[in-house]
Amino acid sequence: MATARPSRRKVSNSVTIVDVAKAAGVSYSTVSRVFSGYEFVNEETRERVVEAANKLGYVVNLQARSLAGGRSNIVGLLAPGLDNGYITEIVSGIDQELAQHGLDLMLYTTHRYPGKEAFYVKTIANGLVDGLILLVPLVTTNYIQALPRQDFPYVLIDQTNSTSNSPSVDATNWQGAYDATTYLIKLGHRRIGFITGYLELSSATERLDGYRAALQHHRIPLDENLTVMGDYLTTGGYAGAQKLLNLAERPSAIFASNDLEAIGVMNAAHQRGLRIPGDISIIGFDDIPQASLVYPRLTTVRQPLVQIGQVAVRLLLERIDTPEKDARRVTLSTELVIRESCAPPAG
Amino acid sequence: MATARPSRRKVSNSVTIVDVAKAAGVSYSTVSRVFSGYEFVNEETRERVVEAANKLGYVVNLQARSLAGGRSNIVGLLAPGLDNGYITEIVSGIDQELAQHGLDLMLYTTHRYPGKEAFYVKTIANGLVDGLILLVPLVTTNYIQALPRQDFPYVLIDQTNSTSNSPSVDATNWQGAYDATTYLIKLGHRRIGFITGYLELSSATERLDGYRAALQHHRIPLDENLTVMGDYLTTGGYAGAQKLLNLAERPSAIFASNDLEAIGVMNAAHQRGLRIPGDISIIGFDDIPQASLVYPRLTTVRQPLVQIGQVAVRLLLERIDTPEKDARRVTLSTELVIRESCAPPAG
DNA sequence: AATAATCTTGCAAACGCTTTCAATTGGAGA
DNA sequence: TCTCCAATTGAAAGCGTTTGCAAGATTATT
Repeated sequence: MATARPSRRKVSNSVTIVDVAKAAGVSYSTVSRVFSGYEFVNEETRERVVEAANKLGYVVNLQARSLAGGRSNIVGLLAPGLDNGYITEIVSGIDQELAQHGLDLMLYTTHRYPGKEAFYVKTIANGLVDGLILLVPLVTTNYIQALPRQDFPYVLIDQTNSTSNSPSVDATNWQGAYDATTYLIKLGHRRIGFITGYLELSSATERLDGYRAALQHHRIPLDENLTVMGDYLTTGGYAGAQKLLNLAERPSAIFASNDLEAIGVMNAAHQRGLRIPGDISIIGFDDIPQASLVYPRLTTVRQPLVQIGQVAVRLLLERIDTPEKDARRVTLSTELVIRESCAPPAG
Repeated sequence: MATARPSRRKVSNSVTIVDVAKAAGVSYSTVSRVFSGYEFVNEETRERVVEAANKLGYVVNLQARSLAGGRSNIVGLLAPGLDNGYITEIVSGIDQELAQHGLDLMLYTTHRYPGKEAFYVKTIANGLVDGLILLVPLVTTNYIQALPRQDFPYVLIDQTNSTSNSPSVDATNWQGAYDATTYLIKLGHRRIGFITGYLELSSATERLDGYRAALQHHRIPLDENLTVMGDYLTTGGYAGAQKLLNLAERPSAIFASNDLEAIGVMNAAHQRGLRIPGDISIIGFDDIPQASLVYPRLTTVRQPLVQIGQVAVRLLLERIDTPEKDARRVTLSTELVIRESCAPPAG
């Protein structure tokens, strides 16, 4: 799209249905029917065609098929990047489910076309892909408005656009945060620091709300100093931890809005010579693969990431196959995974 | 491909060059020329066409373009999976470079079609993609033989197929391992454990050779017990570390063939209450993002992963644009990154 | 002023496949 | 034996572009 590159005419030595038809002594329509799985083809004819095709090494041209048939069997995925276990786990779920249905994956990282997202979405949605999965889209409406048709199939992951009724998948962020906070409280913690996620995302605000609700429910007064801004990144977690640990009366536990942040918190703690969980308890969110690889292994709120990806694909297929049905929103349950980064407070 | 899904005729309310042509009062060839960047179009005409296109919301149909023009501007990437910082870093480099050239990325994880890789490669290489990048392909020949044409453009990453002269990119594995080992020796270590990578891969054998060469060069006798099998995975590193640490005379340093393994080693060490690097030094290979997030930060041999991806794309474009030129093989330099996981031996 | 060279533009033929429509064939039912 | 229906196949019309060829328009040359 951007930089047009020279385009030579294809040196097309590839064998087409016409060649196969000739070799099998049938019309090319028949060959097409054989390979597109049409049922009313004489068994004998079919065999003859398949044999001829094998001999010639025929392989279907997907481009042509989709141009003619109106369906590419390719799904587009718009993701912010691949630099994050959270994302790659979901992508892996998407990938699995797609393979299951014989669909292919076209990957687009949204940082590629800053400012031109809309144009980009328009282009790929125009024939190239049958549907779009938007993974944690920051500027949802940008994308959605760019869709070529009102009813172009798409599904949102982990971004609830409250204004629209888009099909979407997410997890119980509020409940997860509530559970994590309650767990710390039950361990005896009273001063619990919280590092927010990137608050433009609904998941981040929901987790914050869950944290607050748990405190309130257990009649622990909310200390504003104990909530610091984060961005869902390790660096943000590190910075947030510094602030919290510099507090005169520092927290005995820190709840980071995701595991990446939690790892940043661990780094900060290690650096100060604080023992985890002896001196400070740390809990994360997501349960990315890394969470069980750090030392000590991170206690966290597990999101069923792979499953989220799978469900997204299923929802998308629903949209593609039965556009008339209402969009569904699926919210999967989170689960507290207790490992070794939390303990009762020292005092 | 696998499970054929129902295919309804496209509800094509999309606007085509014909519509634009009509609105602008020119032939559709002219519209095509305007959008395909043909230079000899009257400026005035061009403006009229662009205006009409904007008004109608025209967007090119990439499928049709590539069917007619013989080029899709899509590159296929075959990767084992996305569950590894090593891979995602390279993919990120590929992605960047692709975007630079206006190319799109189609992602295929090879575990999707066990046993049917050949058929699969045939299909996507038949019109859908202009070239293929094979990322750490285990069964290289399977893929290469499946290519529809002898000269179908492809490039190998980090797998040197010595028998063929394929275009490929890799890093100085031998030298990197030599450097790492030498570094440990210079620190005073004499008993240095080594955990191999997955030995089917050339990178793994090269690293093993580099390790041995360094020992030999410094006249340290090779103790076979100090070399254990690994698989480039964290679990393998953990298991390997157990074996090494159970040795009667255990090593004072462990060189893991990649960072994932090194993290496994760290876990094993932590679990035994060994201090890193006080009680044991650990060094890895790759410098994946995680390497600087673990505690203590991992000393490792850096591969320019992002750059490897970028170079791969450039090599691929060379193949596509000038197939007559000889295939190149590029080997990028590794670099020792000293962080905090190594120190002189205790005694 | 006449001729040649250069721009511009339109026409029509692909690209490889799907799908509608109609025709043919071979019984089954009457 | 005649009619009707289902199974099977072929012909042809696209799907939305690109591009070679040729003709008309312009401008440069002599």
